[in-house]
Amino acid sequence: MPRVSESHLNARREQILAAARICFLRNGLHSTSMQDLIKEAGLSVGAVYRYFKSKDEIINAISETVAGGLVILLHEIADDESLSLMDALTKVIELIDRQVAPDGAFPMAMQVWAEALIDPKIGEIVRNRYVEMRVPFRKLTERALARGELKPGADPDAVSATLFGIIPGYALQRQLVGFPDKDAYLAGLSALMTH
Amino acid sequence: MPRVSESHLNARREQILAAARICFLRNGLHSTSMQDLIKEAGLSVGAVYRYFKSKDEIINAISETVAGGLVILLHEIADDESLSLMDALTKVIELIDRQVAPDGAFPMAMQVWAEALIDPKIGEIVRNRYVEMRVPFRKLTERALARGELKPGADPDAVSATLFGIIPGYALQRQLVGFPDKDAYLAGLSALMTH
DNA sequence: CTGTCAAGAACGAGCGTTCGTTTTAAACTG
DNA sequence: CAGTTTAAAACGAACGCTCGTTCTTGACAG
Repeated sequence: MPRVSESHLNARREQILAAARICFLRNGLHSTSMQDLIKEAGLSVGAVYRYFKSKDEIINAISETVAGGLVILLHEIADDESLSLMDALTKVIELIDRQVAPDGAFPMAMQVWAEALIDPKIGEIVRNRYVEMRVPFRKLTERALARGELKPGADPDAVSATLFGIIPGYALQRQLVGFPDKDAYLAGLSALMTH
Repeated sequence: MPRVSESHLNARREQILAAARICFLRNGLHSTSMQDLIKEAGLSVGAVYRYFKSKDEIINAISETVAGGLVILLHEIADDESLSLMDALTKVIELIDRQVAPDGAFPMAMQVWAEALIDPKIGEIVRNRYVEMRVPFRKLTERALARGELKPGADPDAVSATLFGIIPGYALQRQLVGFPDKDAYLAGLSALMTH
């Protein structure tokens, strides 16, 4: 199929990335062979190598996109001024809970994090994503401070970092051991914050 | 060296595991070849395969031991009744901070976690370790409740799970992006808990 | 025709592991 | 306490296989 439309090219690219995600979740980044991935995509070797010039490039592309949707959703929560701090955190936990599933972002994210410690390029991608993700928590913190929902004079940077920690704090436990569920975690959080 | 002492055998085993840890931290679990690991240990192929019958067995052995030291140290903190809840949490964060370094347990733990999602055997090891690690947090929670340092009537399971979340909440940020440092995180934690 | 895209056979490198051989220190012997 | 035996421990060449990638070939829309 020569001189094909641009949307076709993008679709092919996405088809390869979708297959890669499936394989990476099933077998991990490095135990997935190009042949696995190619078979999953239903394409030929040559086709895949037309769109990505190496396996590393595929891993990079996936690392770039793994947290993209999450950032947007976090902003939506942070921008809803009708929510109290605790209500917003509840929505955050509910959001994270949805990511802790084979079709959520979290299992893939864990693969990427492990890789980030090994491959500096992935490390930088992860750092950049983190910076983006902290913004909504900063917003949340500032509003809570202004409303007197937090101890007056508290350092917004420190508090938002600690609030951000709720994400890995909950998700890692939930993903790796199944416990606690979101209601228990929220109950614990509420107990800590309201004494 | 035939009919060699048991301590010699253990030393050899540990020598191999130490080399494996170095390699796994440098290149990851699956990008480390047996030959890398064997070279790092300064042994021959045959020697290594006398002590471990496969690469998987080495990865399993390392997964088993990655959190061992940490559990003991957490218990020491939890057993010190002279500490207030916040003081104990401060010591926990200081402990975790020491694990976020090439010679600490955390970078290896992250590799193991990623593997836990792929390999059910590793998954079970991680789950078992988690159960052990939650015990000191449960102790901490119960004492804090008895002392009135927490909201009366709060569910101890829920609170201890949330407190446990401090570990990944802090460590993951610190490991992957460098920020926040322990003082900032503790300041944020304190601000959340003392309003 | 022409230029783009897809196909898949082929390639060298490196993988995890096996196994026949050599080395070595403890155990046995007188 | 020396000489000999013995079997555990260590060695490393070799194996079959799979890896990521390249490249030649053919198909087809413009």
